[in-house]
Amino acid sequence: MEKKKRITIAQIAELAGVSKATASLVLNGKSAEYRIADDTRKRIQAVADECHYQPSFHARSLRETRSYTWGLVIPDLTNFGFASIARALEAHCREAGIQLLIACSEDDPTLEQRVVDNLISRQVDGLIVASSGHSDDIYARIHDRLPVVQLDRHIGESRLPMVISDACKATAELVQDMAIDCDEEIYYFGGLLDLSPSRHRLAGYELGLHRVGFEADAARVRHRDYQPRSGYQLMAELVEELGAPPRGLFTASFTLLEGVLRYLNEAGLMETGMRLCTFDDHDLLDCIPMRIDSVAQDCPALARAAFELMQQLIAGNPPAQTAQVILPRVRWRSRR
Amino acid sequence: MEKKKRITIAQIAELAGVSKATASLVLNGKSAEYRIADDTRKRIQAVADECHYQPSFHARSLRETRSYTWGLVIPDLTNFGFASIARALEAHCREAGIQLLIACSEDDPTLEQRVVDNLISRQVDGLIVASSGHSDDIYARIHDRLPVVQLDRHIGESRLPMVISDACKATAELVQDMAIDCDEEIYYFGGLLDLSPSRHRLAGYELGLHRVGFEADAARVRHRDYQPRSGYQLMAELVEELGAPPRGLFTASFTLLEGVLRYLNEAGLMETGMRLCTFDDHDLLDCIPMRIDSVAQDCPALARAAFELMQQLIAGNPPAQTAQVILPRVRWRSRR
DNA sequence: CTGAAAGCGCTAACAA
DNA sequence: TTGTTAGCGCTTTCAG
Repeated sequence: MEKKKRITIAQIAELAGVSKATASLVLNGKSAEYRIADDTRKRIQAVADECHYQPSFHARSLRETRSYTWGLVIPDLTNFGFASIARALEAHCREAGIQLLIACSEDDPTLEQRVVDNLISRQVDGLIVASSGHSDDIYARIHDRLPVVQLDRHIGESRLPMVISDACKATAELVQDMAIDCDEEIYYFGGLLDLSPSRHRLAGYELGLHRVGFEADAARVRHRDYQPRSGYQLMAELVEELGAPPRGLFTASFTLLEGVLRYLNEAGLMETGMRLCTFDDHDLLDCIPMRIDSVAQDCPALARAAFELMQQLIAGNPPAQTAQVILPRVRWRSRR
Repeated sequence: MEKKKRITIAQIAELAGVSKATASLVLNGKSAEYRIADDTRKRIQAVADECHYQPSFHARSLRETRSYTWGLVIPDLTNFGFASIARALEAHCREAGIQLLIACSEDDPTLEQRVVDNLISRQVDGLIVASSGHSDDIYARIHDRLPVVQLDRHIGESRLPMVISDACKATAELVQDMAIDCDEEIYYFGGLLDLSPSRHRLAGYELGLHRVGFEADAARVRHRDYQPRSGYQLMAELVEELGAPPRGLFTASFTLLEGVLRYLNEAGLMETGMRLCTFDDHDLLDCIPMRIDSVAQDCPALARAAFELMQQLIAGNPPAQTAQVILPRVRWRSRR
């Protein structure tokens, strides 16, 4: 299989009868600035078009300090929320002539470290990360080499710039509403408490109960991980324990909800009048008989905020505030 | 914001007291081949680790002809199937030290052209494409510069290498089974017939009916696009027309099914005993009371096949067969 | 076994 | 107004 070779700026220059430098200036739109003669400019342009000249990004990136490439690290592309964010971010980057490198960490800090190293050796201009790690050491260290934006999740007391959803507020609103039907019998299934969103969601649950005069009962709050399997098991155990589904249940993620639904479906318990609410939204919730209210993160807004924040950082402007908080929206289905 | 500079191989060499060449050899695992002294090797390795040395891909790519970067063009990252494929492909690439550039075409041929151009100017070593275009002109032209693999969808009579699902066979199997309950009253909702998967799925529908002695009735076959909205509309129109849901319906994509379900749900028609089957699978189908059989594409296998095919092509080996066909699996839920 | 040197394609001083 | 030149960081002959 014979592959054609790439056309270089030297060839263009040769064909146009000028030097590489002149060709470079013209092809980078600096002809005005350097007062290149009009017909030289046109000649070079014509030759370049003719040959379908495409500059080598690698050569350019090597020479300049920028690579016009950003890295995005997310746990999982098949997670609808992260996929939505990735899609929106990719579109912004495309518009701006930036290439987004999407890498998955599979929620594994070791793998995350590896993909981050890889992205750095690819000389990304910036890194947007939804981290699964417990420490921001690596990012703090990286941050003085290149800008890092924490997305959706942030680590501990990290002072790195971040874009997150205000999970607490919307969750509280929803839980507060649940209490009307369920009194204080509202269970909470959560994922790894190490992750910041988990803490905010739980805080929202507690706040919601508090607002209507109840206190969260530790026996009703159950954490495992965010796998659907965990939702299934938690629900199975709970039903076993109570002899029936509880009056109310809030799941802290869509994946957990998925497991809960699978259990209810298999056990024939879909119609017991339990009030089921969840963090994270999916259009499919409109397609099932159970009326599940959800907290819908504003993925396009998260993506846009992260994009703009990163642009600022790369331009060398310190961010106005280190944390940017995006408001999610409650999607009411129980009231329709 | 002060950014530290990158560590180069020259600095490593200097610190280890050797030349760049020796350092390069060692760091690329060629110390055995070039019989580098054992303690020199260790010394270099130690220094490199100490400094967290990371080679510059741009420099390397410029020097070699390869960039260790592949492009993947898909219509939409939030489509579960494509996301699954992208995830699996990304994992393979990561293992192999290859960076995958994921770009979305949003099912728009013009945009597709643009993202492809972009990927080429990034000097990808190969291009894996689920094209929305009607013509393979651009890819045929590209293919003599770099390998192109068509994924999931192929264009017309294109002779480019491809990896696709055998949609026809599994669809026929499912439709054949539907006929037991529904006789010939099986409707078909499809998307754009321009796309090759649409044709194969329709062919499967026809084949399935044919096998049990029925012929497809054009009045029962309805095409629009793959948006959920279209599924909703088609279903609304059909129910209007028949005064009730049909005995059987096959939707050619998950998105169409989504629209159908939304309609049924809103209209309170989820429990009419209609037999509903679909192409494409989603775990959520296990979580709803309706028992929907589905054709599940084998995304990991598609990804693996595309990966291996591309590796072959890049290595310069012509593929054994231009088309690789992956068998999907029927997931029976009606029989549980 | 190791070092010196060339050059991948490009940009940006500095000369002319 | 344009050309010359010096690298960016790396790999890879080719000499020693």
